[in-house]
Amino acid sequence: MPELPEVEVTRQRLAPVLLGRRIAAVETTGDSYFFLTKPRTLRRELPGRTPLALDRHGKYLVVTLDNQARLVFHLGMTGQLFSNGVMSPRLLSAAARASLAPEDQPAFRPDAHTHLRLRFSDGVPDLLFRDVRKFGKVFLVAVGEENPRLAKLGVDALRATGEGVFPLFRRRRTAVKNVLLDQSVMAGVGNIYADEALFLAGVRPRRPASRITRVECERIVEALHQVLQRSIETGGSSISDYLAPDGSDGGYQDERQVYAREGEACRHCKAPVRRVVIGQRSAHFCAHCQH
DNA sequence: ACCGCACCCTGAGCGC
DNA sequence: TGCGCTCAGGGTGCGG
Repeated sequence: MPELPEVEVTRQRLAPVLLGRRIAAVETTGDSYFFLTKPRTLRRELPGRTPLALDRHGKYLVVTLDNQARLVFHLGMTGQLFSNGVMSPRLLSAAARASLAPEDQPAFRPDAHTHLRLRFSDGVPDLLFRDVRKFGKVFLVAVGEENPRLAKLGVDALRATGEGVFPLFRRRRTAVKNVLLDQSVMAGVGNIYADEALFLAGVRPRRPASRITRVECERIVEALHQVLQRSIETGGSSISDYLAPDGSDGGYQDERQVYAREGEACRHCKAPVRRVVIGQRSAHFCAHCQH
């Protein structure tokens, strides 16, 4: 599932194949609720435009075009944004891909889940957006327009400070895990990194946010920075559907301390990692190392 | 203002 | 082999 690190890795690897290239043609699948801007509008508005900047806020990717309009993507649970220079997501296993030299990897062929394709006036590669479960979002924001989804995002998790979020913790009685997942408090944290950061900070996920001390809050934010940065460095987590734009797997899943390790030994104390449900989502923690 | 829950979707994994 | 069930969860929107 793409969280901040996976979106950031996507941003970094996509920038060279997107920026400064004039869009020549746009292909889409049919109208669907995840197209917050109708696909026919995208097909009408995008050709002729040149992407000038690719920014990330939380889990959103924002493409600023030469007319200052913005094309925005959210990857949801299974969204993939990639170029088709090489073979890509799901069409070959990771092992099968690894055994092929890059020049032998066939070009990606858009399938029924490939909802958007941008062709550029200078030729290949194209930019493709694929999303099996359609929890992603694609929309266009006109010049000078405010988008409510972007407007209500809190500070990007990498820029958050303990001092900044502590007051927000104080007034929330729900589990601290739920507050970490609240994108209006901090943007970019998802289930994996929330669990990992709470483990590193030694705080149990069910603790009411209002009872987290200032020192603990600072430890949690510090831990978040650490796990998010480390994950970006290793190319993100490839736990379920995420693959980088070039089809490669990330490496962070090998460094997980608790996420999806129920029953396995805690790497610090050997006690079994526990799994509970908080806010209808699984939470993983070590009862011995976290208090 | 805050909180918990139903819902959108599809594929994987499981038991029978 | 195949069917039907459950689970995964980011984000929105609703009712309490």
